[in-house]
Amino acid sequence: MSHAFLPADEQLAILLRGAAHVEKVDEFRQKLERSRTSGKPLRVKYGIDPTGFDVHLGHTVPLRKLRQFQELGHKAVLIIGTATAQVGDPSGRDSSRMGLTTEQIAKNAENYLIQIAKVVDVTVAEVRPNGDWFGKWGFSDMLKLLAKTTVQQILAREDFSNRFHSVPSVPIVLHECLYPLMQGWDSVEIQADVELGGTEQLFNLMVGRDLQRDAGQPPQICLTLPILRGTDGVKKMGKSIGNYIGVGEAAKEQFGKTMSIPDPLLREWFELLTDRPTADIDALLAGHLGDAKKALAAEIVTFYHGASVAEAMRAEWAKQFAQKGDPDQIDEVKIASSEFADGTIPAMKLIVAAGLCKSNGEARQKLKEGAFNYGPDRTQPADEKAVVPIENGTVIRLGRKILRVRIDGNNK
RNA sequence: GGGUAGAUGGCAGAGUGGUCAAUUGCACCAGACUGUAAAUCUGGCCUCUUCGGAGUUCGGGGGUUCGAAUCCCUCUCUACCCA
Repeated sequence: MSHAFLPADEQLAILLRGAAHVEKVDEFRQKLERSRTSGKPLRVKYGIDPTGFDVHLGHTVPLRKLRQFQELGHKAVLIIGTATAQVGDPSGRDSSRMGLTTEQIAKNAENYLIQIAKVVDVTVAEVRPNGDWFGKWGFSDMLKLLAKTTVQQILAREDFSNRFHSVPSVPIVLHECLYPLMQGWDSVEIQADVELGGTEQLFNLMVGRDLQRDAGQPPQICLTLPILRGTDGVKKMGKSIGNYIGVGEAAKEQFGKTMSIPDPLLREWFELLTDRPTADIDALLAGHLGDAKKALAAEIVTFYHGASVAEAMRAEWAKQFAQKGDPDQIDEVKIASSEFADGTIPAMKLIVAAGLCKSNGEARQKLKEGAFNYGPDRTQPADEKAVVPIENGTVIRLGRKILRVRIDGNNK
């Protein structure tokens, strides 16, 4: 790797771009200077709990920052929260989370690395599951850690105090109070110089500083980044709300979901998810917002799938929506041939069998509304009881969902 | 441990013996309009339906009643107050 570090102020300018808060800038500059003179890269920590399956664009905000550190020659240290995932991070939550089983955690952790690799160079990163140390802990070790803080300090934290003081108070399960301490202890274990996280992580990151100081280490720099809002434009992007775009998702999904975000979100997404200069963003947003959104969608797809795929997506987009055509790639759905009589099938039955609607009632309703059509001419059934001719390969559509029917002959 | 309040559809939250498949808001799904944006309007949002209805729902179980989300008993869970 490169040993020629840029001057501290130049690094600082790059690294502070887009940051929400830094604790503390002066210390940060000093650390950068010291690392430059000693030729020793900074150890930059970022932790992620393997609680679900998809790493999404929200995670990539700090991950992109981590990559910048890598590009500048510093050492990325990825903490996989195999131990903390069992506790559940109370950050930004208004209710407690449920712990996961160790099997799920192990499975998720593996999956996570693959996804993180799309943003960060994991081959040169240090990957540390925190179960490595917490797993060896005994009760007395835990007591020592617990003795380092007070109930008052924990309650000082906004998430907890809100839950504590809200009118019907929301339970704070005792083990949740442990989370910040554990995350902080990770910093001690790996001797972090810098820790990255979303703004809601500030408390946890600060605990790391305290614990490091207590352990005789120079305290880490806490660098927080803005929270990305999800495709709904309101809530924080998250796995549980379904307003996210996964880094592992297909280009088509990423492009389409980006196109469906509300306009006011555009600037935020450009700033947090692309490297575009501000002037560029201003120019784009001054123009037609539909075009700006296409540019954003293409840029996101380019990052994860490459420029050629992004171009293909743009072209496909134009074809599908501007010219009302079908996309090149259509998912197939198998329907048993036994459902058919003389190559026809009741439309309602077809819709449910294809999974376009959950129940007959819903399918009936959608038929009444004229939401369903099929074939190259987008034929609509005459009424909700109509029988439609379907061949192997016929395209059926309901709303924005498009499927190609594959008649499955192997059945009785 | 003692006391009080409460548990209703994805969420919030009405309803306190028949007119309740259950007001309303949000979320969600479609249609019109569009930029798969927003706003707006329309229809839908437990299951089945020959569109007349039918069936299964209001934390679990049992009971009272011609009839229960609503009353009684019991169990489970939650919050609050006191210890």
